[in-house]
Amino acid sequence: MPKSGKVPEPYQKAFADRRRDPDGKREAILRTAVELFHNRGYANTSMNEIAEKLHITKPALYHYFRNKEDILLECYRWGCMLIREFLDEIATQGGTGMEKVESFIRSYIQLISSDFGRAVIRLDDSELSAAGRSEVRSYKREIDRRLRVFVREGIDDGSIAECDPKLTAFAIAGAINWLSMWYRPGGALSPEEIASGFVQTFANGLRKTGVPAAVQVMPAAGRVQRR
Amino acid sequence: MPKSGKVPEPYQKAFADRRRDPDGKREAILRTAVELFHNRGYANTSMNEIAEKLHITKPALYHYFRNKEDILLECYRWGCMLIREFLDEIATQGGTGMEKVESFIRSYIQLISSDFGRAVIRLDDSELSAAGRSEVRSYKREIDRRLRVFVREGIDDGSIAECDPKLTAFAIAGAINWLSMWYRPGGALSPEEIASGFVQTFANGLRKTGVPAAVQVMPAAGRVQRR
DNA sequence: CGTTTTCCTTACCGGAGGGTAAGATATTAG
DNA sequence: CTAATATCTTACCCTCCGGTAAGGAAAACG
Repeated sequence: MPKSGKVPEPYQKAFADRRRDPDGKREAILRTAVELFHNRGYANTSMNEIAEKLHITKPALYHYFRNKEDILLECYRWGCMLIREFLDEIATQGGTGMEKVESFIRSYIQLISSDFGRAVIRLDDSELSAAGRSEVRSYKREIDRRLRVFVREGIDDGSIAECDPKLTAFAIAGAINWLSMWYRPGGALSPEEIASGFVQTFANGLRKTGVPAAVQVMPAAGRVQRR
Repeated sequence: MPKSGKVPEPYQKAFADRRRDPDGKREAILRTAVELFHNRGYANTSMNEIAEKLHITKPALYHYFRNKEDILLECYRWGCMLIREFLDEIATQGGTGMEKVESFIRSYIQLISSDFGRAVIRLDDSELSAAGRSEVRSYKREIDRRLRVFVREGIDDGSIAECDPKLTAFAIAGAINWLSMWYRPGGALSPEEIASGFVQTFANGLRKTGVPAAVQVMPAAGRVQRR
């Protein structure tokens, strides 16, 4: 379980001691930066602000990162690692496509609790250089591609109704991505509550079953879903 | 430099003639600004860029708007007007809650084709002053509130399955809001195609019907839902 | 035709931001 | 203990940005 409640953020004190700990200090910079990027936006966050929050001066930051974009990209890469981890897990866990999509929704929403996860989602590549942008886009494409694969698997194994995997993946990922815009840890809804609601919505749909739909979009009555 | 204009962007030429047309010129500024805000972000768009694209100089902009934030807020208000219009229309059209939600999805996605509509959605209030922020937030709350009302109506009239209207509205609005991040007019998918796909997904859900789910999705750690 | 009003330009200001140079101080290796 | 190295600071540069001052020229008004 990640940190919850009023934990004093220890990384703010990483520079209290001058003893050498490059990795710990790098991480402290990243955690501070990603938090500021969330609150004020990347463009509106200055290197000075990041430094002040760590009680150091701006040039010290350049001891650990080449420039501002480098900091942002490292936040991004960290978050991508988290995503790749749970994607691999889901892919190897077995089960139907529907079950994998459900796992995806839960894990992806869980990711929202992580600052670095949110950073990946919120990162607007228009802020980046050409090189950074192409890197970011390739990772985002990869995530999207893997979600589509889960949907396609579900269609093939009969657990998911016929649909356009591209659009379906957009709808699912979009709904969760947008969470990152307003979700803040410690809010009224826990990630688990949100996840359960979203799974319910996406799995079963809004329409009340038993009431015949005015226009049936589905081709034919399907076969049994595997379990 | 005169761009080889195949696409007629008439508002780029609004300042070619010095004859007085304050409204037309104001609109030209807004259309230019909102396009730049989309492509580069608000913070990364300078007043100079806006002016240059209109072949005028920066101070001329201050003849029509008080400051940069004023431009952004006017874009926002314009888009809000569009939203309120279709919300009113849906509210008075009658029909079940499910039908209203479906209309909302279609209209809201249609809005994405409008630059001003996208501006409303993408506007990050952290870029604004306290006054602007509170205005923006109040409008956004209003939109969210009205969507929830449609959902609740559907639950009450039996067209929508039991659910948490708050979470359901978040899922629907989120999926569409996220469209504004990647949708560009003239892309592979038309707004109508996207809308149909989303309606299908949200109305019927992913799960293949014909056989009831073995275990009805229960909120794992969820709170008891109202009603 | 002359006056007033609107519109837009050139020139400029104060400030902040990303980033660098050069040096001071502490830590560590030898 | 000494020298080397890592770490961090003070001082600074250049650019760009939002915004303003002041005035010139075109349009509208009478």
